[in-house]
Amino acid sequence: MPRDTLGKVYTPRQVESRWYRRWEEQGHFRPTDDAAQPTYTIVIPPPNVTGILTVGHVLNNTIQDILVRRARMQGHSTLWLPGTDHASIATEAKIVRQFRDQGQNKYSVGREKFLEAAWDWADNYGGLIIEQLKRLGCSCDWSRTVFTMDQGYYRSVMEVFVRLYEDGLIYRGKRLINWDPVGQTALSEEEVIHKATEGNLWYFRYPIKDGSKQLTVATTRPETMLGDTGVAVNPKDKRYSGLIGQVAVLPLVGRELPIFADDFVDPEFGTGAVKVTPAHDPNDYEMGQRHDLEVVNIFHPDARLNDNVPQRFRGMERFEAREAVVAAMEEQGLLVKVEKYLHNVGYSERTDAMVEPYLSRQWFLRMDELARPAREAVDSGRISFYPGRWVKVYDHWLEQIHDWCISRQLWWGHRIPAWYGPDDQVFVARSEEEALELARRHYGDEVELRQDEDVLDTWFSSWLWPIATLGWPDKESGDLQRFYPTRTLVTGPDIIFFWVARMIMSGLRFQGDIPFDTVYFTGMVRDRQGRKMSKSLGNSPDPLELIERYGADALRTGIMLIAPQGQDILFSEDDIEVGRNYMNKIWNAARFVLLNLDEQLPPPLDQLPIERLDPTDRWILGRLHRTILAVEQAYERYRLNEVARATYDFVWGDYCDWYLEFIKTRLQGDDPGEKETALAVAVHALRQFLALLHPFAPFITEELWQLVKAGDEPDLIVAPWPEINETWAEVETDVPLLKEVISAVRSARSDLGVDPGKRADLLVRGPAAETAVLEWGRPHLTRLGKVATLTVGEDLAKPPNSATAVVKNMELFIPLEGLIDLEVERERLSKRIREAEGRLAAVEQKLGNSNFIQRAPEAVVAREREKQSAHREQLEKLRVHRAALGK
RNA sequence: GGUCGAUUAGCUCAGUUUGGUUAGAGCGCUUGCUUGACAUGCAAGAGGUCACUGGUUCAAGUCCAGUAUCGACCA
Repeated sequence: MPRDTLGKVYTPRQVESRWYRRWEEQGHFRPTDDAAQPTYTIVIPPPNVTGILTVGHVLNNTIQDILVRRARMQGHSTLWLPGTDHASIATEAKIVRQFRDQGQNKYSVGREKFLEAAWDWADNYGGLIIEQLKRLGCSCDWSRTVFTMDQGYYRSVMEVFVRLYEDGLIYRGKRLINWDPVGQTALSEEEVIHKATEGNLWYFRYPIKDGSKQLTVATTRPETMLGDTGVAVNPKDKRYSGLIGQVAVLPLVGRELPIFADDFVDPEFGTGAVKVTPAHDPNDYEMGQRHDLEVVNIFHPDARLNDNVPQRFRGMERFEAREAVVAAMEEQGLLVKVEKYLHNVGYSERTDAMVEPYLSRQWFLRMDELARPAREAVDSGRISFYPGRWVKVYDHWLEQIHDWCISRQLWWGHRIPAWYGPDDQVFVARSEEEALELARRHYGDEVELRQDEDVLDTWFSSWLWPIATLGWPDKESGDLQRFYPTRTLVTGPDIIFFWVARMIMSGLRFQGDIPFDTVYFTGMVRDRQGRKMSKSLGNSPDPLELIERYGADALRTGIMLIAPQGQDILFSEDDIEVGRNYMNKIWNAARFVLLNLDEQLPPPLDQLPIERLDPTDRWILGRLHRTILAVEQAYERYRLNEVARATYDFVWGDYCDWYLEFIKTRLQGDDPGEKETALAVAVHALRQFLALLHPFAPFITEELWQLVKAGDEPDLIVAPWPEINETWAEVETDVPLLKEVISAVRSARSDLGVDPGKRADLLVRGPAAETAVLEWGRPHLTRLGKVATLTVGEDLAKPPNSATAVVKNMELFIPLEGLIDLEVERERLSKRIREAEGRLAAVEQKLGNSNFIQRAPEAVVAREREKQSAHREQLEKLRVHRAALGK
């Protein structure tokens, strides 16, 4: 064992790559074949195939790795299934840009060459994020890596489409959809981001046909007036009751517009009369349906005006047309006024283009039948959300769900398996052959079919992720039987509708069971100012660079320490520094223990007679027990930051700060038995916390584990998870009292400016029951409190010119002849007295309340009484000493 | 407009589920320290009206209602 080669500072670099390779080679990332073992499965939220690792990914994937590694150590056959997503719109946009730089567009290039370029792109960049996840330490089964465009996955998507079509849930229809004029594709409702936008409210006058009157309407989109086919007012609005049934004339166009009443109209908004453009506004579309209005589409797909508008506006871009329409109206004296107006406008999630409500023939998926069981699965508790508040958001979305527009006018993706005959008859089939066969039967003859040009929404493939990655629809697939349902999904709440809800729907429908039983929603990673990480702000640190500089363990642990369940985190490099310092602390704690070890490891704790343990041993084992307990409870509740915190406090605050200091006495003593005992406990605690920490910091813990494991023990990655040992449940020692005494001495010395290198005498006066701690604790107190001679007695006299401290009923005297600054000591004691007075007053206020005595539980009252007398005695002593100093 | 979240030390945050010790941590700050693992460290210290108002209770950072500010999501 190369124990003596441990450097003073932990250097993660070689350690990380060495262990990652070893784990992978040993097959530890793959599930075991043991059918008797329970399984634990997580499917990764697939990152974009061409994406690169962000700090958000680090948080998300660290959490998954923590859950997976713990499950593996607990003896589950563990599968973390990785993969990537083809990200239709985002990837296609990149390819389009590529060709545009060469002066081409996708139509001039042609579908085949375009897709070739897309595949090249995916192949070139596809491995990148996978490699980055490896650097982070993710223990995914890479042999099962899936890409949503893989053949098998493609087949699952086709199968689902065909089945849903056959079941009547998928249909094709001409409807008003959300159109992205830049991406030139339809979008689902979820892909539209509503943003408050500064705009205007224009008031236009429309003449009534008979020439007698005029009507004023208000609009935020003047250009759409060219497509108006009606004017609506509220039926209860008395101002307009006379006009209902009359006809207005659309300026600039001349079209006749029926004036009708509809409850939708808000009399308070604008003038209470609204222009109705069924082809370009969802609400107007609804009204148009109700009142049988004409639908006039005025836009080309790129949002330039088409031939349904007067000559002079044709070909204008929509914002240009807006100005032109307003100018024309003003010219005709029909512009009444313009008001500033803040309203919500929809933008494309991907291209940020203003979304155009657009009448278009698309494919839709009916949602109500899918939504009902999905909602039930969560409401009934079969699937739990952490934090639970997301259940409400989920329910609310499912309650008012609309049909899902699943077709996209893109090429990169799963091409819709629909073929059209010469008469536009649709044949939906799993393959072209199958479609031809259907057509043959339909027409009774061979015909040419053309396949639908469009692809499916990326989410229409992602929603199958848990089943398709495991081999669905192949029911015989071993993976599907063994690993479905998966256990925990870790993802961001921003895709709760896009992805989480839909996976629940598809799992229930196609596999007949929930896809996972727990969903852990992470918070969002923001910068120190609370802003979202974004490329344009440049506030998004590169995780790979952080790993280079601090190590993956430091990055993982640092981020987990500051990531409370489901809360956004404000990330800064300082947090990673904390992680690095922590790793270095662990390294040095182990280094210290190892430097004191002989060739042989000390005997395991259970082979050590319990009588040999001294109070500090029992104390640290009790603390360890409570730490394991706290860790278990925190995992139960998915409070991973509490897990991180509990182990951190134990390692640094108990083990390093106190226990290792305590055992130095025995390690440097000359009793080999004592030394062996101390080392046995130290190694035991070290091994246990290395195991507890492994899911958070896999590399350093494995590296150190190798130095403290017996030859026949497995690597830490598959070593047994620490178990609670009830032996240490009820450990009561007076170590906390000893710590208090040591701290009191240090504090007094420090306050009085005693040279830290100088040893000073200490006299302790107090009841034997309390000073008993100093019998066994004497060497520790002497060592850690820098005591020259320790004298203990019940009736010691206080030496003149000594500093005083009070711990419980013990009075500590540090004689400082000549060195003591009386003024400082007076101030010190006065301060202690003020503190004690404050505490006593608080207790006495409670005890002075007769209601408290009567109504509070007896135990609480008794505790307050004890506190009262303790505080009184302490205060008494402090006052005596303070008085003795005069003034 | 609706729903949800946040508001605790200079900064970033735990703690609130289940009310009861002197409200904690890290960073930063002050003082001292080349202490036989670690200066990526050690010791000591300063620093808090737990946003505000009211209520419930013997007792509220914690439960309830409202207000304010910030944020997210949905319309």
